[in-house]
Amino acid sequence: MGRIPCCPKEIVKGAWSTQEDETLTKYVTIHGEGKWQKLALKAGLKRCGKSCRQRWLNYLKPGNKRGQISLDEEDMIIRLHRLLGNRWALIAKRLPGRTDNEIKNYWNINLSKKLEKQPTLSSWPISTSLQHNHKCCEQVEKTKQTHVALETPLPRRVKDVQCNKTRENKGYSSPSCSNKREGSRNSDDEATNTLNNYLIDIDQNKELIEDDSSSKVLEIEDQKRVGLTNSPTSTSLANQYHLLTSKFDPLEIFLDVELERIASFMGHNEDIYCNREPP
DNA sequence: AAGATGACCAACCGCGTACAC
DNA sequence: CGTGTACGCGGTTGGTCATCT
Repeated sequence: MGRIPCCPKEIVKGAWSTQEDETLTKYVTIHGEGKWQKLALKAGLKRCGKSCRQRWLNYLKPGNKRGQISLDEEDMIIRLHRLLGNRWALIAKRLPGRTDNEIKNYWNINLSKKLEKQPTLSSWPISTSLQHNHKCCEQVEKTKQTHVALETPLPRRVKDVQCNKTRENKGYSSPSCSNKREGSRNSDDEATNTLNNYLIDIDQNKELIEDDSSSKVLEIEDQKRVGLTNSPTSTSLANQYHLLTSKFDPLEIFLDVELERIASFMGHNEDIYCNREPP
């Protein structure tokens, strides 16, 4: 049994006409986002559902900024890219009104070249706490001298993790996390999973742990274990537990930690959470 | 003036994951 | 639990416009 083609037979490709834009906008405004394939059919658009979704998200959706990326935004992109690598969607979440596609294009066209010419353009300390780890010191030093691409993590995807309602545990709530696909993790025993278990889950794809540049989540865990409660990172760690909702990307957690640290470093609390709820 | 080249950006494509049945 | 479908993401392509030769 073959897969049902995702697109209508007479599919239109290429640039969208204003007529199509209007049709899509009207339809989404009335019926909402989602069910893109049905949407394309019902709206009478001879477009692939994917194409409709992309057009809406990248171009038509109200709130999209478009236009020149400001210096602040550029700086934010550089910092976030150093933290996350090519996780464009994640980066875009931190820049309200900007889409992953826009940021990706901007990076590929402008920033990658810019940074190639000026390796030290962004001298922001990626993770000062990393320097506690002597292994990482060399890496950090190298970082200051080399192209950013050399030290950014490889593009990676981390499975969404199911996190049950946090449960009280010695003063802070420890998330009981489980991969959604693994139903066995719903047992009571599993409910006592700590961040450690959760990290192991993450590492199922050999991610984060093997890569020094992505080891900040482990670092969080280490600090938690040794009780370094004074550092911004570890204090914010407790806060992170409260951030945990039913579904999240683990990288988002450590990103929140990093952003909080950055704010702390700057000595003020800018709108680093953008359109997100602060921890 | 015309072709070549480069920059920019929107859109396409394939893959991995979530989810419904 | 297995399978098929929908969705989201990131890499890549291709069209358009500007600049260069």
